[in-house]
Amino acid sequence: MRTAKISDAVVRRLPLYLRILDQLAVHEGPDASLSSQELGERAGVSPALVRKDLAWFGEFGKQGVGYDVQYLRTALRKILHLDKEIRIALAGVGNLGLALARYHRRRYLSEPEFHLHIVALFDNDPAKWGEEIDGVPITPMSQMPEMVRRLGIRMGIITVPAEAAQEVANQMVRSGVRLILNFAPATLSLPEHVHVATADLSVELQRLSYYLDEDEASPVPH
Amino acid sequence: MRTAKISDAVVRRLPLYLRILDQLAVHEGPDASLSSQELGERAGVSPALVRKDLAWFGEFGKQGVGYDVQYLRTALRKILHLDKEIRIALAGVGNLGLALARYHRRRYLSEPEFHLHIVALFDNDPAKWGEEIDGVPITPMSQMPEMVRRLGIRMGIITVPAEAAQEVANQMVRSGVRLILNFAPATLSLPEHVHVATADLSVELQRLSYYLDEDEASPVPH
DNA sequence: TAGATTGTTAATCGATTAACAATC
DNA sequence: TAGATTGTTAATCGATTAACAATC
Repeated sequence: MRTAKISDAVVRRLPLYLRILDQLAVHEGPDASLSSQELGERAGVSPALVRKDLAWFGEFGKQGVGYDVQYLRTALRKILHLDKEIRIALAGVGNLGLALARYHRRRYLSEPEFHLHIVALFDNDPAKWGEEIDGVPITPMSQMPEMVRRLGIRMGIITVPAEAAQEVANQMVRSGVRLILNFAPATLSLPEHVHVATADLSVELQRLSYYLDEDEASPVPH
Repeated sequence: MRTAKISDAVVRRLPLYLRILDQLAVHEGPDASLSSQELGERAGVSPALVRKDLAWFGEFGKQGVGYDVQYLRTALRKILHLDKEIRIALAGVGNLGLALARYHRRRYLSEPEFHLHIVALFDNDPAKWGEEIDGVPITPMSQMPEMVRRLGIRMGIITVPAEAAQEVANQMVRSGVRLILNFAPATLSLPEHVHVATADLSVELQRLSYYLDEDEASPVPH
């Protein structure tokens, strides 16, 4: 793929487009198509932006018709590398980690085309070692390098407390993981070649609460 | 507050600044100060941007010195409305919802200055009704309008399956909630005056997986 | 063919950075 | 005072939108 250097803003929208196509692929017939107008509406972006985003990767549409749902869906899955299994390690099997592990594992087992696969769970609490969550055993953090190599793990999810997050991230990177989804309320500092996505729930709630007193007086129809 | 109309990009960074100040307030003395340079480094943004972001809300710094940690922290908490209790409803008490509810409730109980408070849990499964999670009972969705009014709920968290998300969001808005954090893999369409933050875990993972095959050949020191 | 919609270029808009006078 | 760092303006950069020729 000759992708010059696609901006992060573009990449961020691709999964949204894909999700819409996934839904249409189920609900509509096999040769449904949709315009950039329709896709934009459902994704909450302008039609021009949809066309520009997709054009970075090739010519997927037909003038006067739009985009073939199945074809574009397959293309996006390939672009996002979602056409093959992606193996994931999760570190920190507390409340949140446990819930995420179960949630994902079930999706993996029930949706044949869902290829994000949590194959290893790590925790520093010896009391948890050996315990299995839906068939995946909990392992000491120290075994991460070996497990990553052996199982071909490419992605890490961090659900440890904030204080431990940086150290766990370092351990992941040392083990060869370059893609990290961080749930801990901490800003990680990592080498440039590592991509970090943040999913900090408190930050999102705090951001929302900024808008609390906005426009409180205006009439609300109901 | 005479806030002209602060851009979303700015608001998004405020909680990051606040988190750093929270940490410093604990670890440093009570009259520590820090420069836009230091704050920027820790937050991962440029010093100029830190100064510009803060300047939207007032003059918090001293030339030649920087920002007083306590003072700026208090100011940011006020700007984000985090100085008073914010009551939250959570809809969908499955794996994820349960974990989030527990996680937040414990933070609320253990940190005296953490004012985000989940006070109601909703679910459509009659088998769950009446069950209590850390003291908060699970209630039928139909009681949402009354509960929101009675308990002064201002924010909603959605952790129901994707198919139910839009309907639950509508119900929240009808009940008077204007701030929604959505964990369901669905794009919600809601009135303009409602603010929605998205925390879609699969989307984040899919976004990361775009970078999978990047630069695989380059040498990694270890 | 006529109508619709793409892919793409140019114009606009907004956000970030650079630079510096003011001042602690 | 001299050094450091703010608040702010002007310059730059990048992302989105508008517009339209190409074409299904």
